[in-house]
Amino acid sequence: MQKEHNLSKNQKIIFDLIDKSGGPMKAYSILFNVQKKGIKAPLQVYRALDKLVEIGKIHKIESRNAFIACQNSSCQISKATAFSICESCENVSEISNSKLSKYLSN
Amino acid sequence: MQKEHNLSKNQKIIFDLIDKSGGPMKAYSILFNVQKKGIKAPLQVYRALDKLVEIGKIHKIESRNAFIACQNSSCQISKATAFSICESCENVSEISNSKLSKYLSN
DNA sequence: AACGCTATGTAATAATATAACATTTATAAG
DNA sequence: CTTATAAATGTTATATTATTACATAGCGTT
Repeated sequence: MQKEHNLSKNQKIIFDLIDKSGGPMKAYSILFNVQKKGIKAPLQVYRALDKLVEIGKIHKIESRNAFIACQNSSCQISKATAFSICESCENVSEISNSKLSKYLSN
Repeated sequence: MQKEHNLSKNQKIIFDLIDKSGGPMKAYSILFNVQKKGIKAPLQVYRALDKLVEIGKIHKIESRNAFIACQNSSCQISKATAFSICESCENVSEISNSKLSKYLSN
């Protein structure tokens, strides 16, 4: 049983955008895409992103300064997430392996 | 038998600084510390850092935008390095586990 | 209503990193 | 040793990513 988080207006706009994009998105690219919806400043984006990361709806891919929707309904608790990123095509997939997660937690 | 890399002047200055510091250092903090040695611009620092990462003398900790000397003589080849970072004291240690590295490689 | 908490809006600025171009030094090949 | 080539350096400007500081609005609880 997972906790339901009611996303706020900005959080929902930004999550939907990232989720629909199907891949990692960068903060300022998100900003550009939501300006028509009234989100005008970087801080509004970063605040929503912080919250979405906190509740596990998205992950930050540190090496890319990018954010991606969580593919894995079971990792809303996990803080140990890894990605494999293709060096030529840049395709990203989330590694959802509980052993890895468990090992890293230790 | 590992390849010897003869570090250039700037690379050596910067590696020595990071190595002696005993922990992660950020690029602009490095810059500040080496200005007395004639390294004046961010780009000079980033170029040396890039090279040092490439040859495995240091690692970049993406989540911190920081660089740390490699603790582990055997990982000069590895691109799969992980760190454990204490959430309260910020102490960092490198996870040198060949199983993890191997798993991530796959 | 008064309180506490979360979210929002806005402007300014800090921190991190790269582009573009010119020059110098090291290394290897003839 | 000299020509060629790659690696490293120096410098200025600028791009990209992220936070500080302060003010306001909404929402649930007592």
